[in-house]
Amino acid sequence: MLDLKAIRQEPDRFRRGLARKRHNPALIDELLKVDEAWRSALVEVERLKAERNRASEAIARKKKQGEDAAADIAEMRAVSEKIKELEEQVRQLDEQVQSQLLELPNIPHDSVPDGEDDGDNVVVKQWGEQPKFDFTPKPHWELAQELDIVDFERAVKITGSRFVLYKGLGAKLERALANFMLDYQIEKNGYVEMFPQFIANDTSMVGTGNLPKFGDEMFKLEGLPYYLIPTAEIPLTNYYRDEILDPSMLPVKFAGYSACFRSEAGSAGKDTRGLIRLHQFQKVELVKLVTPETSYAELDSLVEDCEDILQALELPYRVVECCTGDQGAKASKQYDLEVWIPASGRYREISSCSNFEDYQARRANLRFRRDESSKPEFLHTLNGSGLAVGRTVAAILENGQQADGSIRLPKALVPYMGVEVISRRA
RNA sequence: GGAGUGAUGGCCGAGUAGGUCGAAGGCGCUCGCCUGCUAAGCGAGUAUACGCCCAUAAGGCGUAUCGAGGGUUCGAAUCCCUCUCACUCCGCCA
Repeated sequence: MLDLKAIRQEPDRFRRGLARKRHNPALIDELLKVDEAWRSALVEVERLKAERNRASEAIARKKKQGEDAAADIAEMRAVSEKIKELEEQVRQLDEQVQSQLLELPNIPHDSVPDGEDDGDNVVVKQWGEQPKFDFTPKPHWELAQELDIVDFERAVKITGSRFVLYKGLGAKLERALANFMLDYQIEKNGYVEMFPQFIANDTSMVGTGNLPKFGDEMFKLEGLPYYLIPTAEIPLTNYYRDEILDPSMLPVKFAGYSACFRSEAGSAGKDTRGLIRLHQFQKVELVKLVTPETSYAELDSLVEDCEDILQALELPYRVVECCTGDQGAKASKQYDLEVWIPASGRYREISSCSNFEDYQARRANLRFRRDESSKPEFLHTLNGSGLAVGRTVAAILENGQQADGSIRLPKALVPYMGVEVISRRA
């Protein structure tokens, strides 16, 4: 959520920010209009309440002294009526302000390149050699099916389309990757391991910015204000919701593994095959809560932490900075890590690292106090996927494939897998 | 799922025949005094949000907040209703 006071003071900055993000800048003016109505109603109702409070004290005093207060009470009855009316107005206007505020996206950092969509993203780094094959590389779903390590058809029978079931060494690979990613972040990069619940309530969803605007991207539990989490970001970011942290705790660095559930509304026909776009996938997510002055340095190190995994897995990738039009709604600045997928001949997003500045902190009321005499301040929140496991499986299969259809595993994974190669069962 | 008890400030804990209660007291913490050191003692201070005035300062004023929401009333921490959460017992289960 944006800072309403800041919007009042510098509306132009926010109009420009929205325009850069390909949102309608007039939303700012609509908001300010309602805000002004709200404030003038508030001033009036508070004035009446002050009057009532004074009168009530006077009535109490008179009664105590045995005087008659009937006239004052009659007078105040009318004032109370008026207050009740005005309060209803104030409540409605406040609700409007809040709901408009909750709908507004974050605005991009000045350094973010302007652009319409992912075509305008800027490649800031490229790592690794794209493998050369002396045969035609197969897509990962063919490799996996031939190796009998995933089952798409039966997964559809059990649930429906866009689900998959891992089997044998495929299941082990999924588990090995999660363990490897977690171990790495915990042992090498100093994250605290968290294993969260996969269901979160509506308040948590508002806290991270998934509600009210993106409810249709999630699965909701029938009859309950509960949702399947689309990412472990939800529980990890909400962990300290409504708390004031001591600076000695900062930066907070969480690494959490979870299943992620996405309705994929609006992506019909996209990536219908393979492990790229499913209703359920697993992911190790990194979340940081930091002081505002450190958040951009923390973003850089977050990106590096996620890159570590790709490098350790020997997967060629590039880092792109998302342009204003391609950023997530919540982000101020965002880098995507894209892994090389040989059969498609293109890079695919495997991680997204963002600095949200205080956008989520305001919603989730995540604060810290610099020292005892200072006011609480909002933290900055960041998160990054480290990494999406399903897409990592796809990348390992495609990049590690050999002429006979077997898969050479990255060295880092061998201790976790117990084999160096996944091959057809004899 | 059934029965019961409870929810007050950083913590503990008063406060129900409604009335100057943002809330006694204690602890903790901060500053000062005192004190060979430490401890003890003395004094002062110690919530958050929002709005208005104002130089987006200092400061002042006001409103709200005793789990949440609603109701009764001139006035509610105190009365009524709904909900949430915690604890205890029973049932059920991994």
